[in-house]
Amino acid sequence: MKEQTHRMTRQRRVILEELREMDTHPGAEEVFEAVRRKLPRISLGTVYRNLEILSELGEIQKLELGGTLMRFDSKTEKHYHMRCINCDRVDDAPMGFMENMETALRGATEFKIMDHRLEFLGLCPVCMEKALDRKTLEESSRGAAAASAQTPTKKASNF
Amino acid sequence: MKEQTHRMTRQRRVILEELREMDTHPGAEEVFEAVRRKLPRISLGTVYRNLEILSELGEIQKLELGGTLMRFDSKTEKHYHMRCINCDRVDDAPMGFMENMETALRGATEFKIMDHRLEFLGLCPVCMEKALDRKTLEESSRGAAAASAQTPTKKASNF
DNA sequence: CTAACTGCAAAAGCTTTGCTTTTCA
DNA sequence: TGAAAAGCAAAGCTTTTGCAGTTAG
Repeated sequence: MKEQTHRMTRQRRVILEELREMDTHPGAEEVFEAVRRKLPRISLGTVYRNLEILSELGEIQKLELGGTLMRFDSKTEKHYHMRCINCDRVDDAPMGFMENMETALRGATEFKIMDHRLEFLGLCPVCMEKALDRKTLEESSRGAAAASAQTPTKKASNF
Repeated sequence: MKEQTHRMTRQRRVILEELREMDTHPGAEEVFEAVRRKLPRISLGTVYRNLEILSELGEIQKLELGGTLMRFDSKTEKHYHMRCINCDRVDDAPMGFMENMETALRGATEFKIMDHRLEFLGLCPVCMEKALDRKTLEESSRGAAAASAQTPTKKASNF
């Protein structure tokens, strides 16, 4: 097992710099777009490779949140996130990391628990605003009716 | 907004039945393989469409865990999971759902929080066993050395 | 100098979709 | 009988990979 050595290429440096200016928890494509403004010839593959290496080095964090995308965070401390179910915006959750969360499982499972992830889901302020507008509109034009929906509860099914 | 009506086709019924017999939190492909034994002519697209519909109906749950795969669960109550970082096995976490988790954010964010997901990461019993065997072997043949690794902490970097 | 890295393009893995035919109610 | 669903195959989206040329140290 040989010690892996890494070089600080222009690409790697700019990727790190750009990511540190973003607080949006961007996916690779979004990082690519940002970096491309500085290094027009960079390729998406390079961005992926570097994000991977930087996260192995602990310089950034790879976030496995819900949704279809891998996201990246220049903030390296463990913390939780809130994701908008409508627009996919991700913010940090204003809540401390719970170091003792895993102790609840100690003795209750044969798994060796080493980490945990907590993600809150809901509507961001912008989407909530829109939702309210729509609802108000519906209610004033027509009686209640379709105002509910969206409950994650079991719908009436015909079988 | 017209009320959506669904039919109970042979395919949909067998998908639901098979999923109810699995406790492995399978992905679509795995459900497909199981159902195929009963209905050899079913297509993967049909499995995807039905898993989607069944989860909209609340008959099953779609699980957005880490990893690259969408997983499905016939258990419809909210609960948490533990995932093996080595083999990707997923078990239910032996721990009750914390209804009050979201209250910690009340007043602290402008998001309207509606749900949350908690996932534990670690080694399943099988992979832990293997890891121990390997470690023992290494330590007896060669001195410590590469025994550590794996810490999610920042590695020494050369820049 | 040379191992690490880049750009490019092709491929891979999972999921969705368009279209024609079949089937449930 | 007609709306919903199936089968099949193509496309879509994100991520990974092979390779030939480039570069940091």
